[in-house]
Amino acid sequence: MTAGEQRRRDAASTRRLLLRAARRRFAQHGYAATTVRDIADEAGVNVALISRYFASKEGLFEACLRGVGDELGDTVRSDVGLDQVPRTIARQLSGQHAGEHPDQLLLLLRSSGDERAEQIRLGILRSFAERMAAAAGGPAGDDAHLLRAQIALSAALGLALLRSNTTMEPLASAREDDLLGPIEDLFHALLPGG
Amino acid sequence: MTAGEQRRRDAASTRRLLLRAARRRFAQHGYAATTVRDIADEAGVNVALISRYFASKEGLFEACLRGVGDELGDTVRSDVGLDQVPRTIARQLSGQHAGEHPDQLLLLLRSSGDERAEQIRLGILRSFAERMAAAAGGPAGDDAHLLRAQIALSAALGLALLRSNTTMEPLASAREDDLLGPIEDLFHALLPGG
DNA sequence: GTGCTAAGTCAACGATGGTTTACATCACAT
DNA sequence: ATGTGATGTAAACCATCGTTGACTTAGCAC
Repeated sequence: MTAGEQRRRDAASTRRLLLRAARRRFAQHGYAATTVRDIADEAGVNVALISRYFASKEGLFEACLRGVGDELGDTVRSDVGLDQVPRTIARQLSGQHAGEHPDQLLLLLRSSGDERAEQIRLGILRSFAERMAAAAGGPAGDDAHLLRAQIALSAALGLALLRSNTTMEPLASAREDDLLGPIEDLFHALLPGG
Repeated sequence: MTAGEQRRRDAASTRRLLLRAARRRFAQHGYAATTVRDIADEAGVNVALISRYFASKEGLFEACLRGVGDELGDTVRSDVGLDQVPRTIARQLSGQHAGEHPDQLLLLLRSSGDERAEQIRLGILRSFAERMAAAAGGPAGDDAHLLRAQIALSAALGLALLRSNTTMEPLASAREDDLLGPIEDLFHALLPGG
């Protein structure tokens, strides 16, 4: 088969389709408000395949979180300087660069109530905040700086949520350029190295 | 009946009980993840009374939002100075002063999908941000300052969500005193009058 | 006390949720 | 070409959801 074509039956491809649809719906509407049939329809796939490939709705959600964790690990590791973080976040929020990895931040705010999923989510958030604190030059193990990094992270996530969630202008239709300045100010104020 | 006693049948009282339980559960777990039976049980009240007093689960949610809107109107109106806002928010987040009006901020992040409820929620958020922008001395109608006020609001709400949602330390068990400094920095950086 | 209405209870309804089961069909090795 | 396991489909299952209607009981006027 040539490059663009797809086999009509391809487990890996279906898995990807389900993951993409699930992440989008979980991120946008939350775990409880999202139906497995919603996800399957959006993916153009039969509902029963969710159980087959991910065991359960919870399993699919965990897989989404793991996906975000992996992508986020790559993203932030390459951000050696703290200066880059605000721009990265502004870009992520604006949805410009999000074609590749959309809804990353949003998903980190979504709770399913499941123990294992919460562990994964918490792990991602913690390591994210720790890397920010480290990049800011705060001494490792310094609670005050870590707290500030976590607050900065909370701010970014809150921003993501309100932008996706409300039509509050001018916030809702602000572009990357509009967001960058305030976000930089926010990070500079919270983190020493910023 | 003496002071502390209650009648066993008191419509106004049961309405209050339902509102209190509903606000807590909606705020903590979101709209979709909250069951009318959960609310009724926590309120110690029969499920059917939700339909009687609030017509529907949606109606109860709207009533919760309206309640928060009223309380928040009073709270922020008396905050003549912007300096007071960070302290008020820190206190609200810490749950100290929240005995009276708990879960106010959190509920503003919860979406039910219902049109009318979303209108109410958006209205509260907008007027909140506008008052903050005004208190910061930004000229009325200035989009840049309003945007920054909305970003500050998003930050506060994100903080509320992560604190109620995760066990990420040291954020999760930070006290009002620990939060106040960073929040002040955040507001000062975002708003001109701060 | 007696009756009447407001307040609360109980059980069921239809709808929808996640999941499973039995079956059909495709892809590939032989 | 053909059999076999992987992949996808269709339908149903059972629990739970929000909601409703018929019934009981408390509170209060008279």
